[in-house]
Amino acid sequence: MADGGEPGTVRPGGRTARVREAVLRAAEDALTEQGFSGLDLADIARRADVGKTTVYRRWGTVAALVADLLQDMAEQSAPRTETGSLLGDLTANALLVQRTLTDPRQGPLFKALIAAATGDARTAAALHRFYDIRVREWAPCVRQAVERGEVPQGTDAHEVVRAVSAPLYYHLLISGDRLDETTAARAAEAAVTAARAGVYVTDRGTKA
Amino acid sequence: MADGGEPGTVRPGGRTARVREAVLRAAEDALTEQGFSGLDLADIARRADVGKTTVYRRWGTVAALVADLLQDMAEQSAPRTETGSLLGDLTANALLVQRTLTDPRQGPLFKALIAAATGDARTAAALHRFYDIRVREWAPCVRQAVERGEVPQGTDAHEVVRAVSAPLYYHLLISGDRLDETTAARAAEAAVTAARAGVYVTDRGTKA
DNA sequence: CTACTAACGGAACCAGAGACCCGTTAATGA
DNA sequence: TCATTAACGGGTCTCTGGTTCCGTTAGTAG
Repeated sequence: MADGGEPGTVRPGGRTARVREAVLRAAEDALTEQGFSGLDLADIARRADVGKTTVYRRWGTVAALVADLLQDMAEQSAPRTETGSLLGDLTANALLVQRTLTDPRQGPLFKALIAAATGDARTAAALHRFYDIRVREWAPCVRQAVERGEVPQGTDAHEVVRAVSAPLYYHLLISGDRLDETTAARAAEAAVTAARAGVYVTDRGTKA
Repeated sequence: MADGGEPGTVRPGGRTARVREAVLRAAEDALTEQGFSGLDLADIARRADVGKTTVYRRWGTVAALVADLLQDMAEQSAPRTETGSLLGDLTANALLVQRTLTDPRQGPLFKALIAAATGDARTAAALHRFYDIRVREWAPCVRQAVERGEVPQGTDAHEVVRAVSAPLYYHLLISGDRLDETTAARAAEAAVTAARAGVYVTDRGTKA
């Protein structure tokens, strides 16, 4: 009677870790195949070859499980490519996102993750953290562009990176339009053009 | 045995219409309050003061009901404002979207609608139609800008309008960042800047 | 290696979403 | 207005997520 924590915190080794891994992978599969709704923990337990009691005890709700999955995904990062120009870097980023979202597995998975986040604050927080990490990884290319003089001082690097992704997610979730390389290239180009023009400079009010 | 259609198609008058109206409003409320998951048809029936059998018979699934709601929403259109400049028009549009998405009722509703669309093809189609209509309503301001010579010939008006909304939805659904007037103004400015530079010209390949 | 107990897992249990039946109400056309 | 029957709605049944109980397995400290 001296633990006080969640299950899995006192003996996180061997079996517990193995179970977590299996369940998260199963959750990923289930989300990919059935989407966020039409997802039940018993099914995930079956896929993971794990007692459903365990899943209910450790995570309790679908939302909590998805949040845990997002944290897990956030930990594995993909390195960015460097091309030497802002347009090159951001186009590489846009293509990476475009390829991810049109991937027959990843696309549905991300849709499901975003859907899950709309309904639960903890899941939303996990999603925001995930994207914050990804944005952080790519922000340096904007800062380098500032140093090179490609874009004005005071440009909000994070906002520029987000501006590249935004149209791609808009296509995926909202307009349903085709999401191809052209769209990706255009997104990068638009962000660079706007950034060069100083649209993403933060403290423009204090300048004049 | 000569109808062959869905219930509500042969006698769409009086009661049937009243029921549909009540159920759609109840669905809107339920979606706003509980989000897409945690939504059951019995609850909606109770809110609408309608037998739950009716809801199950007419719509069957939550997805179908949401799709119908989207069609209903698509029918009522909001007129756009005209300011005389592309930046002015698109800023007005951005502010309209921003106000809608941050509204304590509309914001959660739209989140729920988008979440619902991720899991069902028919709902997704209804969502796409809804946004297609809205985009169509605002596209003329871009075409006027083309005529005025503000932006180059061949600019894809729809894509420009979408480019204004995209960052706002990205903030709402994905990054979770604050969605204020500054963000809206910046979105419009970025779209205009990119459009002026010819980023949204469609057939750039055939030019040179 | 052994003791301790955290964590797992099978099985029985419970509640509520969704399906069905059939009588009632009211839209529609003559 | 009246006859026809589309559409509604209360009540009941079913089936499946989700919870609880308790015995079993296996991390961890010594």
